[in-house]
Amino acid sequence: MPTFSRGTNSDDASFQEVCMNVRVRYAPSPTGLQHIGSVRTALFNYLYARATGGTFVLRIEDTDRERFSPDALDDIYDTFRWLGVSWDEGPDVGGPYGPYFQSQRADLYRAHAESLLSSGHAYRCYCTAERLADLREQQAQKKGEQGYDRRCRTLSDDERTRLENSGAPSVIRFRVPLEGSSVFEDTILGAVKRKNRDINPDPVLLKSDGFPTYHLANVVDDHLMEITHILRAQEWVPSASLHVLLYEAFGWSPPVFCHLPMVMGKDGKKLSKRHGSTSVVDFRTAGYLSDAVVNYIALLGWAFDDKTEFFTREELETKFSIERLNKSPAVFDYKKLEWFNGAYIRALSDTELVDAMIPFLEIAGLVTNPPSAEHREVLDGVAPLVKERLKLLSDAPEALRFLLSEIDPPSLEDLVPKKAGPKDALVALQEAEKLLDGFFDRTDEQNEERFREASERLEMKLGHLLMPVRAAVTGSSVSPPLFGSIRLLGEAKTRARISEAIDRLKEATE
RNA sequence: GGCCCCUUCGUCUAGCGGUUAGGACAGGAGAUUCUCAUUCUUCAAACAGGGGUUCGAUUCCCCUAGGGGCUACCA
Repeated sequence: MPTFSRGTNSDDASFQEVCMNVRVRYAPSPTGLQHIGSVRTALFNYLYARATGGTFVLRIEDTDRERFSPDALDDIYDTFRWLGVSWDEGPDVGGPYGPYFQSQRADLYRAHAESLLSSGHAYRCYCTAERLADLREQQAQKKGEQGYDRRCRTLSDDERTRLENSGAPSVIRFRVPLEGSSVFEDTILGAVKRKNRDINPDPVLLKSDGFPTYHLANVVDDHLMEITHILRAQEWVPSASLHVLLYEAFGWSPPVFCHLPMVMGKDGKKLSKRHGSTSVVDFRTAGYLSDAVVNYIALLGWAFDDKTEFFTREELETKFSIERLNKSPAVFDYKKLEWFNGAYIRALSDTELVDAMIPFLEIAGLVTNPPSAEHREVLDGVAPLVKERLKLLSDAPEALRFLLSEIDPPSLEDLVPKKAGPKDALVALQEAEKLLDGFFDRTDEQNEERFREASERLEMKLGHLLMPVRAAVTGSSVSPPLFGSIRLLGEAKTRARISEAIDRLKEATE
């Protein structure tokens, strides 16, 4: 019979409240890519630890050996490195409560499960997967009682030894009390009460492969790791009652529960792939800044006051509090995230923006990484011009293509302004050719003045004079400011593109 | 089906008995502007319904409705 020492921390509630050192954890299971919803849970745990001067623990819940994936583990590290969220204890950094991989703690869970066996709080179950499947099927048709029928709960000693001797594989199930109810006080939800007979009937604690289920592992680890607050999504509320019973059975006092509102999709259902991107890498490759993502998801279920919406990571780390957490679910608004991202891009310095854009330009095949000196100069010059035009970093290739590679000839539609004819466009381009003389010796303001004068002289709107030039030079009717763009493109390319456009217009008008 | 949780503009939210119910995103209109953006101004938009408690309910309680979650040898 193992002894379960728990370090120095007393179980005295008042003692805990007065000088409790906050210890929180994020416990992902490496079975897939980090989901934006779970990451918000992680962030809240992290922020709570920082705000209280507590400790943030990363624990890998890899007890499902069938779904485990090493890629998913890498994704956990990558995701939080990108987000700038770090942990004080975890598999990679170590700590006094390790190991932090649950798969390396199997003996611990087994010992604890067995202690429950001998204290009568648990029992061995020999039901086969087939029987359980049949049972489920029958129950689905009758739509009455759900879950395990507790057959092995009342096995006689004879039957038990017979099954044991036959070598039949078994699991250990928790003996949920049939009577009474369990209550826990949730920081966000208040008192949550549940009759014991409504709790999942005798859930499996230890699987037949010797690994624990979530219920056992998380209770044992949270206790052994001296976790003081459990911040997790509200989908866990139903099983929290079970966990409370487990703590009782072990003779431990449970941590403070704090069930966070869920993150939903537009249709009000749990956020999933059909709503759009949900894994954090998706947001990263879609061109979001990690600061924007962190800022936005921090506001999903939490608000500091009635007006502040921009928070640096440092501000979040001091201002976050459980008291200001919301209880109702939040819909993930991609539009608002995009707005945040645009705002964060605008707040970048020119060189920061260039550095942020380079990977996206590289993927598009427009620059090397690092870029050539020539490209770097162009990028530095164009940064201030595109900064307020980008919502996503992935918009950069399209916006900058005309500066970094050859362009497809613009369509006649783009070349000829609305409410104008091809002849007008031709006139505009020919005029522009003339105005290009000395262009690079003048400032943008001076050039603009010259174009203005020309448009008056030609009795043409300035826009009608500039649009054909814009289309000819950038290949699009949408571009950064024209004069700055021409300056960055250089005289030779600008002239070549304009004269090419003139030729095409001439063909079209003949 | 059973159990649990939730309910302020379309969305994120402020509000913690007495407010013209505030802000932001999105949307509409306008101004600025070489396109697109940015920026600015402005408009529209909410307390789910019904009972209580109270001098007074968005706020406290109950019911109803609606929504969501859970109901695995997954977490």
